Amino acid sequence: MSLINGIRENALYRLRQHDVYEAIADPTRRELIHLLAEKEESPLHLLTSHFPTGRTAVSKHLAVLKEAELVVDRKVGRETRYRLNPGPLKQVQDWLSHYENFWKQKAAALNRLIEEEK
Amino acid sequence: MSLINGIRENALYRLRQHDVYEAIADPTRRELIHLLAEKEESPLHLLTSHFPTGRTAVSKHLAVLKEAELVVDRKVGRETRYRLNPGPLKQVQDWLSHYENFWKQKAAALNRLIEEEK
DNA sequence: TATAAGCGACACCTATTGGTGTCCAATTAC
DNA sequence: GTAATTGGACACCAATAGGTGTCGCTTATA
Repeated sequence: MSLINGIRENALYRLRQHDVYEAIADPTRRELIHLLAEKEESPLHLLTSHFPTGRTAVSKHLAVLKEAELVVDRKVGRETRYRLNPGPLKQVQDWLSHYENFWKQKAAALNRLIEEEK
Repeated sequence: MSLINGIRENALYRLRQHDVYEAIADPTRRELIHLLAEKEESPLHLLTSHFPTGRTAVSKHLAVLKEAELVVDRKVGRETRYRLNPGPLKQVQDWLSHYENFWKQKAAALNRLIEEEK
């Protein structure tokens, strides 16, 4: 194991390849998406203030979102500002559309039952 | 700690409260949803045959799906048959619809740029 | 009536997750 | 020029996730 690898064995360097599905699995990350949808652009410390957890935790969540390309960041002075990039969410919507008909059929069947009940 | 608690400290009894978002975060579980959408009803051993992992692992994934009410099971003879209940997926679709406009706007803006380019 | 199939209920293991606190560098404010 | 703000990069921790193998019960089958 090289020195570089030794140093880089821990923490954020070792971020797994996160996909969109895992990114939106966490409620904190969904809330971050919600916040960024309203604010257009927001620095880390401001985002952190909306959660009970510390800065490091929020920063990690944003790293996961960034890895899923749901978020873009840029440095402005000492701040790191985050912006929402909702594009990848389309992938989830497309996947869901395969099953949309299923629950619509179920709802329709239920309505028929209610009609017959009268 | 009571005896009952002692016995029930491990494994499946201690399943966390999973929501729909966490249920669809795992690729194996999404594949299970896909399989059940086609097959209408399928016993555990048949579902297991589609994955490289063992029965216990697939059973656990199905337990997570069941906890999220995405799946319903019934015992038939010695088999446990699973059926898809796609209803809860609507929750995800509703959540996504809030951000649909965002990426449509982005796409529209991109199209305008391409038009101007000509 | 043995024997095999199907599965639940564990115990157990390793890697990942989601959180913390600390240190330090850079930028901004007083 | 000194102090405060912002945040990256760790090290560290407990709990959870996703997998295994084994035991034993029930149901089907030769």
